[in-house]
Amino acid sequence: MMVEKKVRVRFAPSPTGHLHLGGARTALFNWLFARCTGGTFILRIEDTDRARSTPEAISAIIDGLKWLGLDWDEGPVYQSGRRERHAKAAEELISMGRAYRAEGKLGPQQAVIFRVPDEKVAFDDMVYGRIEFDAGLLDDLVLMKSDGSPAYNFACVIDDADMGISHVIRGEDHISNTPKQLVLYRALGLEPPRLAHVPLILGPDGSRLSKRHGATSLSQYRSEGLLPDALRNYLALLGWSSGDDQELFSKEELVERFSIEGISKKSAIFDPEKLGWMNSCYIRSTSDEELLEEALPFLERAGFHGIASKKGTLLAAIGLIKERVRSLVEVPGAIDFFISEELSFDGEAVRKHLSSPGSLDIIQRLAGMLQGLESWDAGSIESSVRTLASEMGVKAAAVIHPTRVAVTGRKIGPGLFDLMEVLGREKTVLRLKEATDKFGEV
RNA sequence: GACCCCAUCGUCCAGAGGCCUAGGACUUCGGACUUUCGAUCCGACAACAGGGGUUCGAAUCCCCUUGGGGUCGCCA
Repeated sequence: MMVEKKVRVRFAPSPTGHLHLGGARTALFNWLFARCTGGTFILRIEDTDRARSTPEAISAIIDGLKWLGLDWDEGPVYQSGRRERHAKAAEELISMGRAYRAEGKLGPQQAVIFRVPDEKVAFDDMVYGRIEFDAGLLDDLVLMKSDGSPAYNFACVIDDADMGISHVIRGEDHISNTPKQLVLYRALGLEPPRLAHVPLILGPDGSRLSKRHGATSLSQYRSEGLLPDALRNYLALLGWSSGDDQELFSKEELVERFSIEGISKKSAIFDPEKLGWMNSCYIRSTSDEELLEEALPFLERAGFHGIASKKGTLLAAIGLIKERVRSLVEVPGAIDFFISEELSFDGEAVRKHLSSPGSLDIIQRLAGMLQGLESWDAGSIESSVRTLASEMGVKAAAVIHPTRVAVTGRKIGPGLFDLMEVLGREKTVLRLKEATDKFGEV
């Protein structure tokens, strides 16, 4: 094998908005490539457009990367801090006769424009293969704008070269920028990095993913209750494949299995449905402790405060509901009856299971039995229920359904006996009695 | 319009000339299990854009057509 240059890659977003899915995936691929080659991953903030760059956007990028678990080894490097370097490089090109000054359109200064040579440029893209362009078709290129800031293609070339970037992994929308950058590398006598363009992420209608397709920012997915592991996994699979049928990859497995050869050339349509499924897989396989940790902000947002003292109940409750929620936002609604004092009843559930004198009689009797139960565990509770059913000559379901509604307020939820065990004898019996009173006299 | 890229089930991927009567996953629809929901397990529906080549043989290679996407900013 050839001795390759040490891998140095970078993620270079412009802080002009939120960190969107496409950017996150580009970051992920760069990070994976660095990690699987023992290379260096650098974060560079392309904030040359001072008017549109915001501190909020910068922290959104940083928070987003951290949340996804993508740590960087160098940076953040702020492009705005390298202005002198850019200006100097532009001067050099002028003195070489490769660039000229022109009347400014933005500010009082003169812009520096690169005289694009009439030549052919070609490169071997690691994803798309050989791509050729006729640079003669290109217009002259702005290097320095008349407000004194460097133009994107120029700053990008100078910075990548200065930072010793070995591989540029970026979105396919940059393919058409590549010839512009290549002629600059050539004019500066620099060797360009290896290039790998990754296919775009499209919305359901096949056009580039954008706001009108709904949630596109990382922070939105975070607040919608996605686990970072799930989103990372899903994003990795959008445009990359390990080659076999495996779909669930831990971060470590991803690093182990990742390769640029596995990146597809075809742009991929983002499917929230599958993301949701994947999230449910991760929720199920996360430990109760960790899941509670992740769900805490959602519980607080839903109005559950001061619940730290109920940790034991919460953990047990989480364990019971985690296989029936797809996202963290569903957690509060799924466990509220465990922790709130006041039960809210689903009208239809009551109508269906608690409106007959028979069912009220049943739960009243059950309350009595449960009160005297020697051991409070799911198994004992179940035998009580089944015993009561056979004594009364009814099906177990005739006891179970009214009981569930009396105890939880609704007709769906975790297994009744488990749920009652977690809820505790006191609350369970109380709720059975309360329901008898509440719905008994109408 | 010019330039560039892409093209397998509705969607994400597998398939790198014979293993393909095209495989997996999501979704949908059946069924099983079950106290409900869910989970799980079984099963079903569903694709090589079209046309020419090359070859004994093509989803895989080449060309054309069609379709889709991207870029054409002193935005990045």
